Amino acid sequence: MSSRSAMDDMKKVANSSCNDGLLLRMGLNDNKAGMQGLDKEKINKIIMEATKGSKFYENELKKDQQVNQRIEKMMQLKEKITAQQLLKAQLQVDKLVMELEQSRNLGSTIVHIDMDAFYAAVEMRDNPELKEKPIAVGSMSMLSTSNYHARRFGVRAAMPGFIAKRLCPHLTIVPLNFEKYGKVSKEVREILAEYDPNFMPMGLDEAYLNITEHLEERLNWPEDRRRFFFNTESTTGVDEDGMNMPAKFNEDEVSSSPVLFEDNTSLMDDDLQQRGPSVENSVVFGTSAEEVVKEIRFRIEQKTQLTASAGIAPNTMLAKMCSDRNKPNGQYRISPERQAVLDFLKDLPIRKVPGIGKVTEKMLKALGIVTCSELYQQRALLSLLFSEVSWRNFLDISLGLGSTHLEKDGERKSMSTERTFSEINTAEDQYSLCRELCRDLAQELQKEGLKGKTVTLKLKNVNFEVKTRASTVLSSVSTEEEIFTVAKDLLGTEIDSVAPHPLRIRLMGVRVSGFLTEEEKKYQQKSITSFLKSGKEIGFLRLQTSEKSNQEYFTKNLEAPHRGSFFDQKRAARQLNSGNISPNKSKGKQLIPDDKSSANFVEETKKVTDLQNSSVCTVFTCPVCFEKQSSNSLEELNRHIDECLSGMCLKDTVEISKNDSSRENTPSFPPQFKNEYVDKCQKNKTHQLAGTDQSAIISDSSANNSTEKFGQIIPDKSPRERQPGNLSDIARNMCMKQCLFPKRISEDNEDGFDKTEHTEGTSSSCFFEAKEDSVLVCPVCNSEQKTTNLVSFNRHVDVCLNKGLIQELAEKEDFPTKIYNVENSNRVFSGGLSKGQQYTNPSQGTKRSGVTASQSVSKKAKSSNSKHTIEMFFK
DNA sequence: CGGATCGAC
DNA sequence: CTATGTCGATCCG
Repeated sequence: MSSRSAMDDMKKVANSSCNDGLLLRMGLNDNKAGMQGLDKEKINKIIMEATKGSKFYENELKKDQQVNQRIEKMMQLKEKITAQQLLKAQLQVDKLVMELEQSRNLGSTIVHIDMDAFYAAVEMRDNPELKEKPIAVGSMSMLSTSNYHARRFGVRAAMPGFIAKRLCPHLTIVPLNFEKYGKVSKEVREILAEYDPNFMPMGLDEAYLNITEHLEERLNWPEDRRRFFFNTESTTGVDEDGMNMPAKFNEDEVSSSPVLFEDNTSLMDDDLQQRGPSVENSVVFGTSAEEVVKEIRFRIEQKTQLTASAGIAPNTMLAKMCSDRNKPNGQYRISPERQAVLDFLKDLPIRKVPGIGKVTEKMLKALGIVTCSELYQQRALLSLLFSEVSWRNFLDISLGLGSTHLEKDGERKSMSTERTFSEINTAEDQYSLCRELCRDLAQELQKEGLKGKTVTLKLKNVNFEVKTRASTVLSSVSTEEEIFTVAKDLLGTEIDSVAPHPLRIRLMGVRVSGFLTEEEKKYQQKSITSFLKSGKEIGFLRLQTSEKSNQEYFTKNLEAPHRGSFFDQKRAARQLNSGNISPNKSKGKQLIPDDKSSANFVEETKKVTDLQNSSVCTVFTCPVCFEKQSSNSLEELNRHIDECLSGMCLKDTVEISKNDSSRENTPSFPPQFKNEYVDKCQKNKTHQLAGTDQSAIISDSSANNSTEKFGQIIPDKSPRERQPGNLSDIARNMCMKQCLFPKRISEDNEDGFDKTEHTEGTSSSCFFEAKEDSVLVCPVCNSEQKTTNLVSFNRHVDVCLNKGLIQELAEKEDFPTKIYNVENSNRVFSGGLSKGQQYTNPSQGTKRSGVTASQSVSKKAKSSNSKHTIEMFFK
């Protein structure tokens, strides 16, 4: 039972204006040691007193009401269900049940290992002073876990320390020490790996193993291979520091005893006797699954002096529930027979099922469902009240179905970081905090080489109300600046929304999701490769700024006819190919490459290389003005392009503004250009559905054009982002040529590339912000892009361009696939996941929690540090 | 897609 | 004296 459910009980008490008093004091009940404890009512009363009236509690009540409303809605729905509908559903569901039953697989042996009160156990092991005391690990704000002694007082994981103190004034609260837990965890994992090299850790203190293979091999093992020795050192209780250690902590119902295992199912004294003639101080384990797991637990305890509980079952869901059965320091097995599974589930409360939490439990309870067999009985009804995914999951649960193998790490879907702190209410602090979060997140993203398209800002105000605001940009972000650019926008909107009141928050988080698919990554890789070569390998590259190794330049010329714009060509190519285009089978594949143009590209590129190598005068097509240029050197060509660009800049300024041309740094839109722009937009109108095809030339651009507003276009500044972006640069400049884009203004940015580092501060003026809710029309795909800033709009354009161009390139087989980092050309970015990373397991039953050990460690450590830094804001 | 919600540890 | 976390997934509109 968690503190949350204690809280729920309290709500009931409060809501029914219940009596207080009546506090049974029991202490001596089932507790041989005479250990003091509190009964449930008393616990609830104390929790209530501590919590009542707090903002937190108010919010809990509110959330509760929302759940109640959901339930009410569901009940109304239920009322409308006719007998006939139900019957039909019953038939359909039962058909599915038959299928599921047929596919039932009892052939695997899955083990779930769960360390008992892990953090607390480690702390007690390492500090004998704590041995007999009630302790919890965490802080005054939040506890991670407690030992079994403290649990008698109702002190549990996820309970704030200050409340725990009221429940148990003698409680010792030990601060978290993730490094230590990580070490111990590693020791345990080393053992587990021997039984299943592909075992699946779930956090620091849990793991799934598939021991099916091990069991087979083990049958042929000689006894000696199954013999393990008692570690006399650890059982006499001396650890490295020479401190006296108890072999186990034990404050539980189970009396402490010197036997190996205390639970009913594991080794007993006579059990040990039966193990036959044994070498002194050793024990031999059998070949059954139970024996294997006993062996594992034995070895864990010998090695770490910590106990673990375990479950053995034909699938992960059942194994997990089994490990809970004889906790602590026990194990349980469901034998691989259908009936055994069903017996196990029969009276099992649904809440015990992984994946069914507080809310689901309550909803099902409203339908009279508490146990798994009731869940099965109501399968028809559930199929009418819940989503497909939900009720099918319910069905799997009630049949005892789950994953029978440990799935490979899936791909991570998002990454985030968040922090709780004492109230922050000034915009300045909020922005700098936001930046800090972005920085941390960017670091983590970079570790895994991930870039995402959606940035989500999460805020929790001082009333514990949580808000999330998301914005998806069309080119992936990964650096601090990129993320912050989007996040600060979202934050600004929120600050504005409560103005003139300050935004009073106690938590802020930033998340990036919408990672590139493997497909998209490939394209990126290829594009990077083709456009970025490091060091001497410079093919057709030019140093953007001499100081920086930020080499980038146009590596692609577009084929003639040079008269048409890039977009015209694009459109033409598309039309040409439209016959072959199968309607978007999958995202990011919309564009069939134009063989002709890509062939042409390769040719041109070759010319470039030739130029480089032979210094023969060659003719190029300038990507800006589309004039043929003959030159002897790259320098000369570059100079031409520079001139071209700077010439463009002046005359190609475009801005469509509302009436507020006075907005600083936002030049007003010359009427003639405006007309041209609008014309352009209108010409391109079609009936194609916007959004269904990124690269569609066509889309409806009618809405709100008159309120459009452009600001400065600035390319993304991050080198990493820039690498694949050369095409975009070309295209952007082409856009300028087309007078579709506003001009960039800053003199620092004459060539359109931001050379300056972003500096601290929230008002970095590296780009202009469009008025909120601007709708810009992408000159590539002509679709309307709602945006609050130009950076995101630029990204969209980048993507549009990249999609078309990169895919052309991708078709060329001989494209190298290595990726070079400009900043460090030794490093190769690979899209692959490294070991120990998060993943999503799509199959039922096994859902891995988000973070690896090390991530958790660093994040939590950061979290506590940051609290201080934040508090310093207020002095 | 964006936002809220759920569940896990 | 105060004081209730952090992550990823999924569902719903």
